[in-house]
Amino acid sequence: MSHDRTFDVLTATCPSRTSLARIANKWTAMVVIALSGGRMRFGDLRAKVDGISGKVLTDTLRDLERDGLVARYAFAEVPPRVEYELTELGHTLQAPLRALGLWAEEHITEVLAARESYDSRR
Amino acid sequence: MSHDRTFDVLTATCPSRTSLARIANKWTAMVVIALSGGRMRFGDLRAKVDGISGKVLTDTLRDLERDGLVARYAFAEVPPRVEYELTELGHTLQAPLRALGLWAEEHITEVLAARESYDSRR
DNA sequence: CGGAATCCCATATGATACTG
DNA sequence: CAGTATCATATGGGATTCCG
Repeated sequence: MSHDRTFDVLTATCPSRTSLARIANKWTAMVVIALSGGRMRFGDLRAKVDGISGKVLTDTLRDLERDGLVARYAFAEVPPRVEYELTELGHTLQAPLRALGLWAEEHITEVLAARESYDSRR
Repeated sequence: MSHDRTFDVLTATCPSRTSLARIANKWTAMVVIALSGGRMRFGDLRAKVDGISGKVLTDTLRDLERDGLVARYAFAEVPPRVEYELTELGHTLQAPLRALGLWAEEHITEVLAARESYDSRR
């Protein structure tokens, strides 16, 4: 078979759900999408993911690093330089998350229309 | 072109980001995955998405309904019966979100190993 | 520059009780 | 049954300050 049915995200105690909780997250999605362009410095990443705070970017990158999705390269320079890039595992997540971002961009018009309709209806 | 570049989720003020924030969410993902099986009653949905509280399921379904992703069918019966199903728009989201859930299930072993490695390293 | 450490507020989520 | 209302708490996230 193509997939180990031992794991099921719909089961509360399944460890895979802890991973889903990480990746099914707006900041995670945006950071991974931004990193799709290749290795990037912290500051550039922060600029690319418009509006993200330093704290949230740091936390998000730490979590992604812990899960093996992002690699961190720190250089002993002054001023310090730190770069991040997707690992091999992280690259396998790139397509699904980019698809999600693309979906948001491609269907936002319909979504906005639906919201307006829903809100005016009550 | 295949995609309207007017929208960009990496831009803070882009409306598409509000949509991404909705769909890049663990509960949203699980509910949509559960609804991939077809129209379902509230109670069955709650049982299928193991561990979700009634309040959170209600809130999630409302938001999905507002964004035009889920249709709600209420029957004037006693006891009441309410069914939910993905709309046409919701179906276009099914594949991306299922891919995300599948990713979590397929790579959880690697993720768990990465976490253990990361945690033991410090 | 890339954080780490704080403080603090907003929101998400959960438990419980109640109702059409 | 499928909510709604309320309350309590956890978590997310932003602003600021300090440091190597």
